[in-house]
Amino acid sequence: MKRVTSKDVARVLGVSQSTVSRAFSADARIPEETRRKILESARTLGYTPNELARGLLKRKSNIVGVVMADMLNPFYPNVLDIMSRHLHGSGKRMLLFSVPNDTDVDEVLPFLLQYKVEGVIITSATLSSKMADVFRNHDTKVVLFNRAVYDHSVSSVCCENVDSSANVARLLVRAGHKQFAIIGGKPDTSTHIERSGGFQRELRRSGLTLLAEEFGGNTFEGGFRAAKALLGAKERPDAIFCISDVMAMGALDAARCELGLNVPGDVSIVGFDDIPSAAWPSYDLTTVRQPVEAMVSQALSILAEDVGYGSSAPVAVRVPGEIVIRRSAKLEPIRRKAHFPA
Amino acid sequence: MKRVTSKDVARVLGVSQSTVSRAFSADARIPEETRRKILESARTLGYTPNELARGLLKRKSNIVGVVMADMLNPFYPNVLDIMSRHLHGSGKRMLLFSVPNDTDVDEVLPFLLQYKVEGVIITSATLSSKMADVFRNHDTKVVLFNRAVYDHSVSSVCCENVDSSANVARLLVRAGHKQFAIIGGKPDTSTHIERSGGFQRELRRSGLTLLAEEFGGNTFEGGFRAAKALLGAKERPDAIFCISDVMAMGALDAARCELGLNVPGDVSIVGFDDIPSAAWPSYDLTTVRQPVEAMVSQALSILAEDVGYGSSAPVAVRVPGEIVIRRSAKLEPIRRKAHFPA
DNA sequence: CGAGTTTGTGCATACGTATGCATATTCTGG
DNA sequence: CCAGAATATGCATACGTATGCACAAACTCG
Repeated sequence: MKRVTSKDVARVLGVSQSTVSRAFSADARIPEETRRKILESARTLGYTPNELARGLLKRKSNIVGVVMADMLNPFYPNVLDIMSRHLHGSGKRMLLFSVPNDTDVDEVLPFLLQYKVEGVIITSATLSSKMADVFRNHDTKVVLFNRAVYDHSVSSVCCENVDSSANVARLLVRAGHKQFAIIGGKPDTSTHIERSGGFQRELRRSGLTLLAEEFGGNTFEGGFRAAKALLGAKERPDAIFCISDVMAMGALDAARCELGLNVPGDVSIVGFDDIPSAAWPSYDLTTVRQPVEAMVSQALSILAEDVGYGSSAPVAVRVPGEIVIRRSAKLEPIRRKAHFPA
Repeated sequence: MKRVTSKDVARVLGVSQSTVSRAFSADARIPEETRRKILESARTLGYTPNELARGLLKRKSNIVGVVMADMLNPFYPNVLDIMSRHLHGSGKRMLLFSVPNDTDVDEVLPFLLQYKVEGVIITSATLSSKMADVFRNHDTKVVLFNRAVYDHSVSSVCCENVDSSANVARLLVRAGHKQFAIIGGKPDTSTHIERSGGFQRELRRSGLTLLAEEFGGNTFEGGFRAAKALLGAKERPDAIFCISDVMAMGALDAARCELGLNVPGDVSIVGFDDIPSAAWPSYDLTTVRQPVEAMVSQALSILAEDVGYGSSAPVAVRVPGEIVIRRSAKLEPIRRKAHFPA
């Protein structure tokens, strides 16, 4: 079958191609009546504007590139879903790249430039400053999601990691815990540094100190192993703060199923993210909820240049997190109960 | 900054734009030496071919559209990840749409045509036969993933739902279960019909019959509620087959945490999918593993026209599933407890 | 009723690339 | 050394759309 173009529609109605084109652009001066006829005729002919041609001419596809470096972390499906909806709602499409956790994101970024994307969102990863320059030269905005860099080379949207984590520590301390451990993700990531740092800062304020820190790479198995190591040691922590929920759930299972401990009786476990399974009765995980909707909105605003007032200077947005108290941690003073189903 | 095009590269090297273009196409007759120089110069200038222009000319972007109707089901992140890798491996890009579970997929499909996608993969949803025609007219292939239609209007790739489910039933029957229940997804979906049907077929073969069927919409909460209803009834099932793992996990938590039952002591629970969390110690779910890698390969083969031998007739591919035995179901013949001699 | 304004439409061109055709160059073998 | 083949490259054009410009028609108002 032959494809149908704006010229075909034009010929059928005896108008020019320009007129057809204008009927599809909202802000063109064209009488409603004509537009109606054109749109109707277009529909019966099965015509839809070719986005490739449009993009070529305007030098912008209305595509936003999304690079996910940790799709298997249960935190991200929700993020992706919300991003997809938001984008679609504002007439944009999403070009998605899922890359292995330890890949160099730089390698896939050039592909995005080839499609003249309007912007790029990178989750759980960073890009080299060289690549940041490349994007700046193509004036294509980049936003890091749930990750930050401190040299102001790119924008980022994150949860208030430091304060949220400090709050977790405060609650744990107040409840009388004495021996604190952290299960981190990956050592050199902003997420880890901030959450671990915030937690420890608060410990120091209370004159306490960290017993041990393990790394679980943000996987269930990693959290499981880390907890097993921590809880099997001579000096056992009575509170473990996990930098992400998947690890917290692994830790919980290690404590209960592997070591026969009682949670939170023997050890309190707190996570970060509030992924859906954190609310499942078997886990009932106390955690810090990341405000995904708000974070996505912010990220898209940055791309849309609503933020920063035209200055293309990178911004670092922080959205406050919220502690969700369930039953994986002993938190005496505010023994509020939010269990499943609500 | 001004964008750099093939003409710019051409000018720098004193060759024509055509030559530059040919350097980027693998099958063009051009001496290696020239190509090398051009590619090098392109790299220093920061030139990459504009895919929009290329697509416009060839009438094909090398983009594959993916529509996910149930992203929040933990089965899909893995699918998406694997798809993304496979596509990227064969030089294709992915345009992703995540739509609400009950949306009409038809509405987003036209957007894909606008980008002249090479093909479309739809997961957990169907398209109207009218829309199937539209795609056929644009000769753009569509493949349903984990869903099928029976009128041969579109290709599909699924697990061997019927046989796998029958096998589950056989194992449960052999182990001595008597009272069977099913927690289904959504009534009119192929996935539900086939899995529920296969299970019941095997029951009938053994002269048994289904006690009850509930629907959980493939969510944890749905499975939770369904199991609560089933297990709270006068006649309680001793085996529940859940059409998907998320629901099985909900059912498990309902049985244990809500009703205080022992799994598999009081009731055996079997799922379908083998999502990552099925292996978590707290659940340890016996389930049917869907061979995602193989399914994705098949789907992409269909799009690439490797399957079907040039005939563009839709094909229905079925990939065998594999039962993964864990501990949420009693699958050894039940040793009846010997009564004390009278 | 006419000068000026508004409104509607067409013409022509540009976006950046791929490719058929023509031409120039090198190579082959007799 | 030459005819013909093979190789390398340039020219010109097409892909489908958006838009500046020009122009025609309709309208405004004094």
